[in-house]
Parts: sequence; C-alpha cells; structure tokens
Amino acid sequence: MANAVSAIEGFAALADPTRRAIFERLSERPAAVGELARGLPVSRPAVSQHLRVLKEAGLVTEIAAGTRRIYRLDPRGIGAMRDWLDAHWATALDAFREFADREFDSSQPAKRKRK
Amino acid sequence: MANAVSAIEGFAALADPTRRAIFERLSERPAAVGELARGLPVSRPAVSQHLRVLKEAGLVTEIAAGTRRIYRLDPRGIGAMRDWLDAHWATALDAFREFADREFDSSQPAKRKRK
DNA sequence: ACTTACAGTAAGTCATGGCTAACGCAGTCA
DNA sequence: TGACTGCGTTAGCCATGACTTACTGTAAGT
Repeated sequence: MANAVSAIEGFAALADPTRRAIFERLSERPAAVGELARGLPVSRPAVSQHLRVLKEAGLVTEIAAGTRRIYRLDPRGIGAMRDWLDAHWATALDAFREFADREFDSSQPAKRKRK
Repeated sequence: MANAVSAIEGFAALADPTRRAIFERLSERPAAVGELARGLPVSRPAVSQHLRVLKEAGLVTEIAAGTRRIYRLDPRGIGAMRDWLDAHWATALDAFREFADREFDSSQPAKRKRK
C-alpha cells in the first residue's frame, strides 16, 4: 500500500518542472537546501516546500547535519514508480494481444467494430 | 527528443487522478470515450480532454472506428518514463556510494545504505 | 550569552488547469 | 436525404498549488 501511494504521489511530485530540476540535481549529488536554491531561479523557502513534497512522495530522504539538512534521493520511491509502470505495461501488453485477436483476426484493421 | 519529452510530459499527465483512472482502465482494455465516461464521475468532454493530454504525452494512441475513437495505451510513452527513472536511479546509486564513503565512513555505521 | 547562519512555517497573491455547458462536425441507419 | 448518435472544441468558472515576503526556531562560533 505504501508502495502504491508512493508511486501515485511520485507522479504528482515529478510533474512540476522545479521539482524535477531539484530531483535531477539530487540524483547527481546530495545537497542542502540553500545550495540547491542558489542554483535555481526560485527562493529558498520555495525549494524547502518542494523538498517537503518530494519527501512525502518517498522520493528523497533527509539527514540533519548541524543547522543544515542534507537531502538525497530515496531509491524506494523511484522503485515504486517503476513497479507501477511495469505492472500496467504488462497488463496493457496482454490487452493489446486480446484486442488484436478480436479486432484484426480475419481482415480489416481499424474498420471493423465488433461490440 | 520525443522520448525525453514523453517522459517529462508523462509525469504531468499521470499526476491527475482522473487521468490515472483512465490510464488504468485502458491498461485493462481499449475503450471509446463515452464508454470511459460512463464509468467515471466526470463528463464526456472532460474525458476527451484528458485523453488529449495522454495522447500528447505519448501514453495512448487513437484508432478511428466509425463515429467512435478507440483509445489504447502506447507502450512507447511508458517505456520512456521507465528509461528516465532508470537513468536517474543509476546516477543516484553512484552518488549514494560516493556520499556514503565521504560522510559515514567512520561515524554512522547503522545508517549506511543496505541492499 | 550574543551573534550569525541555515532551514521550516505562515499568510497572501497569482497563474495554471480541471470541470461543465453549449455548440459544431462527421458517420450511420431508415 | 434527413434524423440520430457519438466526439471533439470552445468559453468561462472555480479550485488547486506554486511562489514570495516576513517571521520563528535551532545549531555553531566568538
């Protein structure tokens, strides 16, 4: 259940361009909030809020280091999203075959409609 | 280019709950617009708009069948999203190791990344 | 203890986009 | 050919959320 929720929230989290930029920077190296904000066109509180969303989606984790908080990617959230896509992909492939069998078995592609 | 764009737009497309519901129904079986709308709490035009977003994201394809349009999942868009996640996951794993070496080599043995 | 630096929270503004209602268009059947 | 059906499009309303400024809290250095 936690996996499914993470996957779902993960899509919303990565839908925002700023959060994707943060995500990509963190994939290269862990970083603190101020450090991330200096390389982005938004304010530090904005970065802080985005990191909160990413953390709740299970995509990043937080480590306190003095007054700083070092953020890094959480492979669990990424894995949950991969699993979600894989599951639907597999289901879709089966549906493709079944649909193709019923629809194109004898003749016309795209013209026949058998309810 | 199409792949990268598809992956990026795919996250925004799947961020919406209604679009995820449409996506999941299409993974089970291809369907027309009205058929999808009857099983959802939104109007038919809303479903039509969502399908347009999903199509532009490369997640679904369209087949004309008389007055109907049969929609089904497009494995290419799903694959693009998987690839995007895989690439960042791999980069992140490398960053984890490098960061762990520098940061926790002598202080926090219990916090080291398992697996 | 005081100061400085770093980060999260609160309040408010504004843009994005999801939704419905109304309309137009194409294909099917009598 | 005329009426009906199934979809897509447009316009407009409204909710969500992304952003900034100002404030508070906490840890480290002097």
